[in-house]
Amino acid sequence: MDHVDEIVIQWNRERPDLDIEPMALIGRLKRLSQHLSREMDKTFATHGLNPASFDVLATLRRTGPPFCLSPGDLLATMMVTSGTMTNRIDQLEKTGLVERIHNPKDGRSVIISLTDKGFKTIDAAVTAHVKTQAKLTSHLSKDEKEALNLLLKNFLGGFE
Amino acid sequence: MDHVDEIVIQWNRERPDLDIEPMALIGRLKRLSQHLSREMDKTFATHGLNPASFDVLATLRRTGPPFCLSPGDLLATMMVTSGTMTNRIDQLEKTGLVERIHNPKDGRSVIISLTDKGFKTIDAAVTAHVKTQAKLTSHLSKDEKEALNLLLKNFLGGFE
DNA sequence: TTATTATATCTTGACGTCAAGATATAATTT
DNA sequence: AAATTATATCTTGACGTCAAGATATAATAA
Repeated sequence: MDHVDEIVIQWNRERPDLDIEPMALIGRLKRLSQHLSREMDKTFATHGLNPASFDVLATLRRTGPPFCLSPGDLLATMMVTSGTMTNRIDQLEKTGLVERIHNPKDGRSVIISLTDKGFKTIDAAVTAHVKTQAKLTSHLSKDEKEALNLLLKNFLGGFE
Repeated sequence: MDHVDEIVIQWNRERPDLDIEPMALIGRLKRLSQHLSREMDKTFATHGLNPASFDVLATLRRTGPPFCLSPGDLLATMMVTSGTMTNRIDQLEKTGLVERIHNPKDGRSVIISLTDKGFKTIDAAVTAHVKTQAKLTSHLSKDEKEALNLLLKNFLGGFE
């Protein structure tokens, strides 16, 4: 009997014409996502990052040498708008974690490059992040994790 | 081979010391949550609402007659701060969907009450919302939905 | 060449949220 | 009764995001 169960009971009483099973499923998914994000954000904060900056740095880092991507490339992997991307890069450039390198062959395009400081920061942050995520999923057994992952992958497949 | 699979491959190459299975699970959860929210937000918008206002109105509606709750009660069911709640109520009051009724017995407290207009709006919106959610979960079989719901409930139980 | 269309990035203004603390009232203690 | 603590709500300022469109450059068509 959790928070979502109570919502289901209320809706069934007030609007018995509605099938709110999907709402229960999606409600749990959303609420869980929020809990997980808040815990993970704390880890980012201890490394001077927020989820936005962590995302950009991690994307550059996992790309491998030379740790460069265009804003467009970064956009393609994140669910944000171009304006948001510009803002994220601005912040990271201000704090010296990435550099904008202008392409002399194409005046429109720019390359975002991880600085040494950025590399060290994200490497430490991701190590801690992985540890946090392990803890957050430790309630689940190995089988449960596998089953959940498969179901989510299937579900997600309908959108991407 | 989805978006998250590629991230896993990249991290395994760059940081083979890390176990990124939890990251894959949480990553899919978060991304799925975003997709679902964006689709649901469209439904809210066709009724002149955003997710924030929908949440408040729906909470009041499913409570049943007389469709009243204090800001504190509303706070307890949503994962937001008191400042956010004040702002949400302000917006809804401005558009005539709820009223603030001051308690003469306790000068500190206020009751948020659904207006007729608010009731009609949320009843129409929730009907459409449930339909949207049914469509969003239609990729999954009945068994998958049940299994996923159970796993999520168990997972969520660790946080609430 | 000149005009048109496509591409890549950035700018602007509005919005919802949060953290921290302010305000006002009520309940409790001394 | 006065002082203290608790409760309920609101205020402020900053931040990240988005939608829409602006700017600048490149590629293509006439």
